[in-house]
Amino acid sequence: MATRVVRIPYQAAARTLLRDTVLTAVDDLVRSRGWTATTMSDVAEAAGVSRQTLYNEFGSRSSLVEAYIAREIEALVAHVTTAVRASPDDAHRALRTAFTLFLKLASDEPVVQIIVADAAEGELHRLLTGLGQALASERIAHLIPEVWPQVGVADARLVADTLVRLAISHALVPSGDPSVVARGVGRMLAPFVDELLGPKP
Amino acid sequence: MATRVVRIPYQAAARTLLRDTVLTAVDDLVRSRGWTATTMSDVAEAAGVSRQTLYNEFGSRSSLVEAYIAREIEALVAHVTTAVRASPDDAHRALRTAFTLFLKLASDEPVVQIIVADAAEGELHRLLTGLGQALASERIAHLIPEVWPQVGVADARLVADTLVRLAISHALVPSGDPSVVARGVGRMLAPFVDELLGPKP
DNA sequence: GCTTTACATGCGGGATCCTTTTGTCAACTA
DNA sequence: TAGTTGACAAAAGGATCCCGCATGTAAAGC
Repeated sequence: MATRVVRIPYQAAARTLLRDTVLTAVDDLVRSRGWTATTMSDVAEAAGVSRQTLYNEFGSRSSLVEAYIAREIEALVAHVTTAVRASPDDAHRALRTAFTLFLKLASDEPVVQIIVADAAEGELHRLLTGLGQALASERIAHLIPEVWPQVGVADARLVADTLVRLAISHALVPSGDPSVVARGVGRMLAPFVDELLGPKP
Repeated sequence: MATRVVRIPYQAAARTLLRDTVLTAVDDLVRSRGWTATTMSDVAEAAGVSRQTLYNEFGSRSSLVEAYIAREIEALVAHVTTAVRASPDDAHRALRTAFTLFLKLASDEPVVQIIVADAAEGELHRLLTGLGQALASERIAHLIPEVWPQVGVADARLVADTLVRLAISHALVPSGDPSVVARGVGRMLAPFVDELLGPKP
């Protein structure tokens, strides 16, 4: 058979498929009943796999939720990334739309919603302001010099960290319309962004 | 006697003294054993008043802790205020030192420390990111146009809100040396601040 | 105006018990 | 080999009860 050549990529694909199916199942369950009320058996059944497979793949319940949050953040940042790449010529616009999108998506995220609604879910809270913040910040810090190469790594880190902190802050403690907030943040950072982009033309 | 003239200001002064003594006692107790482990009897004893006086003055336990947090925030903002007023000519410096001071004081605040150490104190957490944030933001929004009258109210609100959100974010989830963080925030906002202050001279 | 005493109410901490869930292992199967 | 099944010890999570202490209020006293 041709198993020899196909084997390795197939395995990788199967593994990705498995993880994806499971994490989607987790998403469904978390959105409907929250994380604390979701058991490993629930996830296994919803994903159509055995409970043992979950443990083989993710190791533990807490590792599973970490993987879930990581995927959600990645997806969220992916949306932002495309929005930013869409207008590399207009940095102000990119900043504004990206931040708006971030706030909008974040407010729709079950992770955020659950934390806001039931502040008692301390575990998720820690993970969001810890793992989530670190992840998102790192991704955006990589994105910025990619779209605008003239921006230094340190400056990119600074901006990314600040944007993510502000986004999470507004997600947890809203203050009016997201687009208004984004416009404000955009206005504040616009002059600095200009300085970074245009090295005195 | 001269009681007629003195009476009213004395009463006000006595009331202020009472509140101040009690809130200082609360501070001691919160620093040593945390809020949940502090009873009204403890506060009364530490302040040298009767338990009933506490209820006459503050109404309830939760109102007492709100008053405490309000006073702490006020004190913190007062320090920042003097720092800002000290250098109205150099806005960049004012911004940097004020933010540094804010972070430093915040990290020393028992309120913040307790929340960071024991994330389970959900009540204080809500109060800090709710009442505390609103209070501090409002004070700073008033301070800015006072020192730099050319800054509009809306812009002052925007900057104040953002600074407070960043400060609380860094207090809860630190990222290295406060002075470095302040320098970064200062650099980011510097161009915007310049635009606000100097209407194209 | 503050203190003291007294008191009803209620919240929170322990102890106990039982249920469920977690995490692991070995045997089974396509 | 990768996944399923069934079984299992250990641990986590409620539910319940009890008790004590803290809260909040009201009276009387200085």
